[in-house]
Amino acid sequence: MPFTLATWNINSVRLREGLVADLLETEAPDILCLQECKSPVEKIPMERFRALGYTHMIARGQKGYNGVAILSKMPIEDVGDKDFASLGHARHIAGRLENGATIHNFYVPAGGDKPDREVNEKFGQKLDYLTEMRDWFHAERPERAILVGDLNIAPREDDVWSHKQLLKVVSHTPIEVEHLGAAQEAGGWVDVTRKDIPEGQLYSWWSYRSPDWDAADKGRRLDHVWATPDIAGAAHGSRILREVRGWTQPSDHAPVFATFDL
DNA sequence: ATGGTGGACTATCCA
Repeated sequence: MPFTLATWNINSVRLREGLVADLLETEAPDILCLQECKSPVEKIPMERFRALGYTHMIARGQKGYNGVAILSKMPIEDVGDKDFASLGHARHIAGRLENGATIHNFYVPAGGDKPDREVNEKFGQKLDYLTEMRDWFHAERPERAILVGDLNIAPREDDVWSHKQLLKVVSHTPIEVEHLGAAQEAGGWVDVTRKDIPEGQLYSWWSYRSPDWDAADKGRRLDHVWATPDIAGAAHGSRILREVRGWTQPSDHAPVFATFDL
């Protein structure tokens, strides 16, 4: 049975409860993975989503920061989380569907402003987080797995509005791209979005600080859908819903979709 | 080189 999955950094699920409901109503993905819920699990407005058919939810939360959740129309079993880099943050959760597929939902640390771990502890934590992801995928090579989330890195030149101007900007520095690539390679992960849309500029995030985000279009592709090679061939129909960035009181991220025939 | 905006939560941290 095919299912459609979406990933969206919502930047407060409580403030944007209505936008989540709008996306669920208009696009009706079978599964929606959220990041930056910024809410304890018990305060996620689950009733609204349940009424729309999303009767299953697994989540990790904390007050004010981070937080990941998976809303699903299909049963999903909570199969745990990992505290990479021992930050004590709610940045990962994994769930298993009845068809045997595992979904990893990640919110990788943003990494602060300066791309230098000597002066910016957050940048070091981001690199350490990615290194521990790599080591985990190396030790327990994932199968029949999908990895989504805000990975806070735009790896390709055509994943940013200006490769040259962003080489020293956190999210596109060579060392981050290298660390993300090592984690990807360790799991054998296929970049599903780029499998489906191999050519051209592709963004999922536009800063709040740019007043005319649409016209300026200084975006980055920070949000990703990956799959292990055994099921990557079943993926198709990837798209990024850019128009969602233009909704009233939006998140700074747009949702990314993919369909899997499993 | 700087500041620009937005969210959580009360003065500042984080993105």
